[in-house]
Amino acid sequence: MMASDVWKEYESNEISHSVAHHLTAIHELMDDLGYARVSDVARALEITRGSASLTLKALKARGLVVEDHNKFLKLSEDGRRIVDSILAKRAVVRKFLNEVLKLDEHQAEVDACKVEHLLSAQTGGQLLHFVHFLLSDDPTARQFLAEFWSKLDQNEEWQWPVQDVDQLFNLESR
Amino acid sequence: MMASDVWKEYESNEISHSVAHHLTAIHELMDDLGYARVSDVARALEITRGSASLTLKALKARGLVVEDHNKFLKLSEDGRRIVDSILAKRAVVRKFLNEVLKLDEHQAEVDACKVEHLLSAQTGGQLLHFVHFLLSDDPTARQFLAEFWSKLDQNEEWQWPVQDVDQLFNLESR
DNA sequence: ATCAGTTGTTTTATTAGCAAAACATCGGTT
DNA sequence: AACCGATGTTTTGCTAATAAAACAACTGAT
Repeated sequence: MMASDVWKEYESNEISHSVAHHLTAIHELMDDLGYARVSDVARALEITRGSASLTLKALKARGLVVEDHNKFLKLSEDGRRIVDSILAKRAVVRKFLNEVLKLDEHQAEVDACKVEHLLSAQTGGQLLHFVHFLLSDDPTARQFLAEFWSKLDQNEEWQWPVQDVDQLFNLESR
Repeated sequence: MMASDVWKEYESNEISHSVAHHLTAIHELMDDLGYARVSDVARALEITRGSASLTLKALKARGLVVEDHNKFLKLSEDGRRIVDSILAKRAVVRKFLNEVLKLDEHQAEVDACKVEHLLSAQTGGQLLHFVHFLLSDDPTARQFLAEFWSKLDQNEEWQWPVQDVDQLFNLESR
């Protein structure tokens, strides 16, 4: 069975990686500086002003960014909601990778950044439930994590990529 | 603190989504048909032969795909290793989303497909450890999952995106 | 008032990834 | 031999996202 019908949904993502970071840059600049202009976004993303100008023009046209009477940028209601969902997913994924899977902070940050805009709202929500419970005070969760981490220390023998994950899981097919 | 230094690593990914699926298509075609030509890849991915031809030419140049004396394609040793790591990550993510987070199979498939080529080997490995233990016979894992799922049923009240994930987790900063 | 620096935009070019169309080749039928 | 269908490649064009460079406009200092 070919995954032909699935793999193209990647591009159909309305929020690209680039757009996600233009929007979150505006959000963070508003927090840090109190304002966000084209140049500030360009500096934050380390791209040229010209590139930022073009992308932000498109975002204004899409109604995700609004422009002040004096060229000051702001997120629209829609833009704000998108940024919220992206930052929420990023935070959850980062926390899971770093605090549960014990990946170093940089790795967690990088992988969370790559993935944040791709996860569906459902996936983000379920992952939030999961991580929240997993890191809660619940004794079962505590015990589970403790056991997992102790196993992690012993399990340095696995190599990656594993030759046959399906067999490891007793998966029936792919 | 801007994530300026991190977000650009996205493009620096040596394996793009498109390349990942060209390679895995060859792998699956070899399994299913016993061979893989340009047209077969194009059909599997539902793109034109011309597009597949160009992409595969680049992959031959990169040494990930080799061509038979009669235009039959095969994965090189490098290509094979890349496909293995991608399929392993896809399988683990899909299993986690579907069997742990209880997302429906289609959603799990789509999200796994979007993410598979972006996860680092470290992340993939740790996630494999985690899911393997989580779905094992270990009584602590069993009990943890049972409790999580029972909470899931009660917890239909959460809305997504959550307004303030950081507060939910008592995160200190971002 | 001029000059320098910052800002925003536009134009030109590049790359990845696709489609569409033209073209060439090969294999089997008739 | 002529034709047809499948195959592979190339060319042209498109979109998104970038850089680079030219340009215009505003700001502040002298």
